[in-house]
Amino acid sequence: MLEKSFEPAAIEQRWYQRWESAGHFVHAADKTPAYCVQLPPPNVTGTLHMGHAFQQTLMDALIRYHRMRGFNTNWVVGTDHAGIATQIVVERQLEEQGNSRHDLGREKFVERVWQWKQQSGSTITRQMRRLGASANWSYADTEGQKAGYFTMDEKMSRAVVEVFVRLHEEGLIYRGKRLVNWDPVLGTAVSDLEVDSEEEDGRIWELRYPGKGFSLTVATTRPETMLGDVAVAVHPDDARYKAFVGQRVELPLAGRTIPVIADEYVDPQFGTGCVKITPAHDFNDYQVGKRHGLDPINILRLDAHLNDNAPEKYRGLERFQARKQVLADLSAQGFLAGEKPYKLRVPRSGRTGVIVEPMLTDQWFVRMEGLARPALDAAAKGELKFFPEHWTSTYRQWLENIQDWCISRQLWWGHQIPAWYDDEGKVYVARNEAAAQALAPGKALRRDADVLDTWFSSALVPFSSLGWPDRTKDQDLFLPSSVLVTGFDIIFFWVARMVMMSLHFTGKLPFRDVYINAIVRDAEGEKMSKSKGNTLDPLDLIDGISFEELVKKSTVGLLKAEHKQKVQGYIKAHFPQGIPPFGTDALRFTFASLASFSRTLNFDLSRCEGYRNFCNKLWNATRFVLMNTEGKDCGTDESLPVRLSFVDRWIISQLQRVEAEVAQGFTDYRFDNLAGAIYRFVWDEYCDWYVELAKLQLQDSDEAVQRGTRRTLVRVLETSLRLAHPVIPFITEELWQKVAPLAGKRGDTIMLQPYPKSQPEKIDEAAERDMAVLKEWTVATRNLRAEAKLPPGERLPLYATALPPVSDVSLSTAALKLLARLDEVRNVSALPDSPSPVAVVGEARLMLYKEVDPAAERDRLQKERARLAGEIDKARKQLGNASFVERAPAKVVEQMRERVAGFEATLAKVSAQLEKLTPTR
RNA sequence: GGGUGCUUAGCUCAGCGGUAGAGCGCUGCCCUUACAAGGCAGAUGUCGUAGGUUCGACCCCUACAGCACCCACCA
Repeated sequence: MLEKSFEPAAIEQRWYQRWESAGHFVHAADKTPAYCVQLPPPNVTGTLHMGHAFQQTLMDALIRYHRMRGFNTNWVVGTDHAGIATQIVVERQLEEQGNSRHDLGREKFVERVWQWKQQSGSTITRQMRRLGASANWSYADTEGQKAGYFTMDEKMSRAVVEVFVRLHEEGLIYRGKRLVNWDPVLGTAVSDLEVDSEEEDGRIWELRYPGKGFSLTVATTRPETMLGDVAVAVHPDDARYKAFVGQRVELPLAGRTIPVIADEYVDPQFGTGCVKITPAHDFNDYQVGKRHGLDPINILRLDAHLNDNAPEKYRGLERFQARKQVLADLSAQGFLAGEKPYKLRVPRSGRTGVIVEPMLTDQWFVRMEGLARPALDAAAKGELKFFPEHWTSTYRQWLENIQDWCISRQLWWGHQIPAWYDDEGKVYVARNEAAAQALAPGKALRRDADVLDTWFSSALVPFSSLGWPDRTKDQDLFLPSSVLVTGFDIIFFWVARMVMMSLHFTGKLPFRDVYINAIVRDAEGEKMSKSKGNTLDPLDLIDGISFEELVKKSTVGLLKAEHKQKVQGYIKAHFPQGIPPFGTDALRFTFASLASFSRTLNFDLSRCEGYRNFCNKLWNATRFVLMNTEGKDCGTDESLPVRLSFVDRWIISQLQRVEAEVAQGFTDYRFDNLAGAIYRFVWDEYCDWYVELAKLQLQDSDEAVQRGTRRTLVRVLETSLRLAHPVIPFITEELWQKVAPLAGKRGDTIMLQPYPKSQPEKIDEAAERDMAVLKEWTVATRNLRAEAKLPPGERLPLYATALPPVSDVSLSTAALKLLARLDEVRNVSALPDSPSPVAVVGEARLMLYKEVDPAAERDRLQKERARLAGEIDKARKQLGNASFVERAPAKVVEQMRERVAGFEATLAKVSAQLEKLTPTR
């Protein structure tokens, strides 16, 4: 016997372990068709957040759905070494101990990071298991930790080196001194994508550069860079300055003169029309300098302090101190012409938030243009499809304007670049040191100290995880994978790069479909952020958490007291009771239900609660079925007679429809639709109608009717469980184990049972029509009850001028008696002469015989008459419109006519009743 | 500057060229032998604004407004 209500905690733990240890998540060596999903590898030291939980729910639903449909499923998972992020974490730890990575040295430091990875690396994969993720943990599991691949493990690293060397051989990787985005705190280059520019309040200053007999005023937001100026540029057609082009002006403080040059880049309308040119510290100026053959003067050290190219006074000053000093000196010497507040876009490092400095350094780049073209073609030809489709344009736009990718990072944690230098600085790129040495016999080689951008290895995952560069059968089976589920924020970072790399190295797409999931926000649509306190931990939703605990964990690590206050306030307002335990299934069902094609998903706790209630409903429906079928004849013996009523045939028919809807939902990646379809079928049809009517049929004297009812109860439920399993795996497994035997089925697990398939031949329109009538009569009669405000115990006869027009009248009237709590149904030629409320259903008029207040009833009828008159009027107008009748499809016109006729018939009956109530004058 | 998305019930969102929907919330009645995490019944919308196309527009087109996001080098 089942517990009285659904208690998720116990069943979840048990079933996940059994599934995993039984090897149900493992792919088959050689079986088609294959279905493969690549998990966006989470940061190895990270923890699961709502975005992960959402994504993984969808992936797992897809995987489970296809597994049940007999696909050879392989959910390839792994974790990412997340170069910068992980290095920062460990550096912070060292900092707390008063150490820096430089104190340890590279080797010791990297060792330390590995330790940290081993220690915290399993957190996120453990959490994924709590979500029920049926991931292929043992696949590509080089490190034997049942966590899939690790982007820095031996096998994955081999692919990285191979790709690097090959791209280099093909001339697609090059090294050069370029201006790159530099994070002066981390001391590394970062790619364009890792820089976020936000508009901030700043100032703009005007500086006067004197020439012979004239002076030019330039505007700048970064006055300290003037020490590295090499020219002042004006627009070639600018009449104001034409005369000065070619002359020189004095560069204040620096004791140099610089030329006045003409360049189209200058917008004469903007500012003074004069631009200072600082090639070493500005991307535009760099181009201008190049065009005019001006050598950049770099005035900054890598830590953003001024270097020896600056006048002595400023050397060693930090960049913002230098700014102050330069401004003070310019002002004192009369060269500062103006200063105003100004809104500017400040480029900040995505990791440290520090202002990024354009810095002239030696870096490695990937030439992107040629790689991008095939990636664009694939999307244009529809071989690569985005869901929702509009993301294609985001993808396309970026690829069409792609810049070379700076892949070197001046970090210690990551794939060290496979390049060696001899004493003359000549570079040898090779698969390993010995191979490099072979290229440079007798020379002393030194390995490039840099590591690769984390996204470099991520870009290879779709094929490196399948064993590339070896030729493996898995690449035939699982490449391209079926669908990638990921967030829009990494379309550039990851999606596009995977497509390019995969096409280039394997000739195949990494995946056919890309589902871009919504961003999870809080219930009000606010971004979730630690400082607001509106983040939710998926595990807290599953297990529940007390108010005190929640406050404690949300404020830990917050330094500012005001933040703590704010967070506490938010939690008090939104989770005064903490969070109750909803269980994994409820959380998953919520995610699925909210997964429409909208761009954001506002996670609402009350929705989660609603879907927990749904789980409870399913649980109790099963309880009912078990109570009424266990140990009884459920019709598994096909030789015994079975009679199915229109009610049985109706629910079976509906089942076919919901199965088709769910299948469509999966095809379209409309998880909201499929979840909604399941919800409505289970709750609104099976529980609200079928189970209630089954109660009646189970009392039928005919053994064949009882048998048919039990069989239908059990079979439809058993099928529903399979239908819902991809979304709510735990509860369906638990219940299926109990229900399946009654339906003559057996199995270790529901997850390997065949997925329900809609059988159109079982759609029974006659039964559906009968049921529609029964529902209509029931609702109308219940309405009469509600109007009459009958106490629950009071049962009255229903007077009806006709019997329900269905194939089985006695069943229908019996059903009516049960569902609308009637004493009996009396078929009469005329309703009793009474002011009691009358309902009109089709041809019939229904009345519960009961004394009522005639005035109230008159009121009600008048309202109803007005409504009907309004509808008739509206429809009549349409029909009166000649061009509607002529041009609209005949079917639509006919429908409209029927509509009017129906309304009019009802109106007549309502009017007649009203007549009766109207006091005779 | 370029691009994308959104605007429908109190809230969060579906929706479709032909009778405006769901969940939650709300109101009333009910602890009816699966379920009060429940049952039954009910109320609620000039579908952002203005034009256009159409027999017919919430839906298609145009413009506008507001909100959100992405990309881009304006000193």
